[in-house]
Amino acid sequence: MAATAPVITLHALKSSCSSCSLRELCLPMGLTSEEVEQVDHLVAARRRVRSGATLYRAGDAFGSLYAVRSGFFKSMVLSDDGRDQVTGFHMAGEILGMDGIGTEKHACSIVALEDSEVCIIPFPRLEEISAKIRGLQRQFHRLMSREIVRDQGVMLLLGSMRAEERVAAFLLNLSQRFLARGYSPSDFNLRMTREEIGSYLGIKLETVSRVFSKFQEGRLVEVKQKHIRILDVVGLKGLTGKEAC
Amino acid sequence: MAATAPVITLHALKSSCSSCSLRELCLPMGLTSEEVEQVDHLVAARRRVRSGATLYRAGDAFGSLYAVRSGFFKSMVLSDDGRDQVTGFHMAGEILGMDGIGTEKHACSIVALEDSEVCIIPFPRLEEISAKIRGLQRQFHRLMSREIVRDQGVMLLLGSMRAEERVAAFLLNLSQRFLARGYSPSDFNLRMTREEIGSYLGIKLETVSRVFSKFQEGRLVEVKQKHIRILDVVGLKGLTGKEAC
DNA sequence: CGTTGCGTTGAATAAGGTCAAATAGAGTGG
DNA sequence: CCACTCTATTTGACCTTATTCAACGCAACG
Repeated sequence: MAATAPVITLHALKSSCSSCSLRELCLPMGLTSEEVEQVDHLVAARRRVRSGATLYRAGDAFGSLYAVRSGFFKSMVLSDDGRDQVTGFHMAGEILGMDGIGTEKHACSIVALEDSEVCIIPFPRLEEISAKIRGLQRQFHRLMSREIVRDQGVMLLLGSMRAEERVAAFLLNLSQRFLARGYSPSDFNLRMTREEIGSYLGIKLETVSRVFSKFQEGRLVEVKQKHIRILDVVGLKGLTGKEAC
Repeated sequence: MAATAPVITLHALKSSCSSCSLRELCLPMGLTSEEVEQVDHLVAARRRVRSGATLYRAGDAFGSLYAVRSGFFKSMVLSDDGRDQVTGFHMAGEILGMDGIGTEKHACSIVALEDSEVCIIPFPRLEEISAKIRGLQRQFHRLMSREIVRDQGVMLLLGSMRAEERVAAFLLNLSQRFLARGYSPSDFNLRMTREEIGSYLGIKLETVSRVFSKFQEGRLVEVKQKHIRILDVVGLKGLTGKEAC
């Protein structure tokens, strides 16, 4: 296992939070430029993760958080009997690893779905510095809280929506996240397989495929393998709930 | 709405974290007695919440966390179209309100399922003090992280288990939490209705009822309305996954 | 140009949902 | 204390949805 192989020190690369286009989505969000400079020192190194490789595995010792610099990840939890469940998809600017803080061991596994890069944030140093920089402390707490809220949203989806609603909600969520990162919200490539989508949504891959086909018939989206073009946002939103209004 | 009516200052009641039997489950966990004393000052007041009353509602402004002193709560999120989903049940020692940190507004609602009492922890003061007391900072981060991990566990349940497995997992989870609080793990009263259980588990109340009946036939549990007696823990565990092993 | 993995589609089946009716308690007012 | 209400729960019959199993198509790749 070459799990920790490609680690690059940050300064050698002359790139930092201060100049990172993602800082508005990430940990330095809302900090003064002075403070951001301190956060720069926090981010010790970067790590490349090849498509299909694992950033960390459930059970691994926890030591750092990771900020996604580029690429795309899935997180998954394993049940005792071997079944697994995709619990999220993660893109640039998002923080990974918070599942490990509670027990010092990671509770889920993170796998890259395309060649990716993360910033390594040693957690003890984050705690140390966030105790000094009020804004950093706040932002870190905000991020953890949002993760909780996000998970509750997924619980709502898994607990009370039907297959079509789930898929519609999934596409709209992706769309919005691409938009927030400056990509087209209506035209994008899925990085994950039908099976991974199905696992995330609590349905089978065949059902995902059927729903895609149905949406295509209904001229809501255009699906060509992994490429998605959203044709009717309003129509999709209409499916996720507010049917009658 | 008398939402904030019964607030009692803590010192008047001469009860504090230092003397609280729940401190090993709660925020002061792992602190020195000196530090616990500082946390005592943090907890400004207590609030009683009658059965059926709301601690806070989705959309309410966020200002404090709440430590459950006694009683039983459910948390629920609402979808745009009015459906709701129970996202958790909460008992003594647990911290509520972390969903509000990210946006300054609560994302879910908390309702008492029996007469209950919470300690009010003003969040700005928690941030302030936790910046000074390293152990408190750590414990708070641990608690948030555990909440994330807990939610991932629920996602696994909702995404990949069948009705019987869900109910078995639910009963075992409750059992374990009662045990951790010194109550019988095999003999307890449900505080929630079948409908609330069903909402939490992503199944209908009739299904919950049928599964209970089936478990009873199989001599796994004894169900008398709200009273549960677990007869065969191993059998229940066998249902939640590791069928074949 | 066959192999391999991923995706689509169809038919049969099972799981759980829906609707409806019967029952059981808990609490209330007489 | 008893009859009465109200709500929660149980159970049955039927129906819908999604799963399962299987076959086939397609695209990338050696």
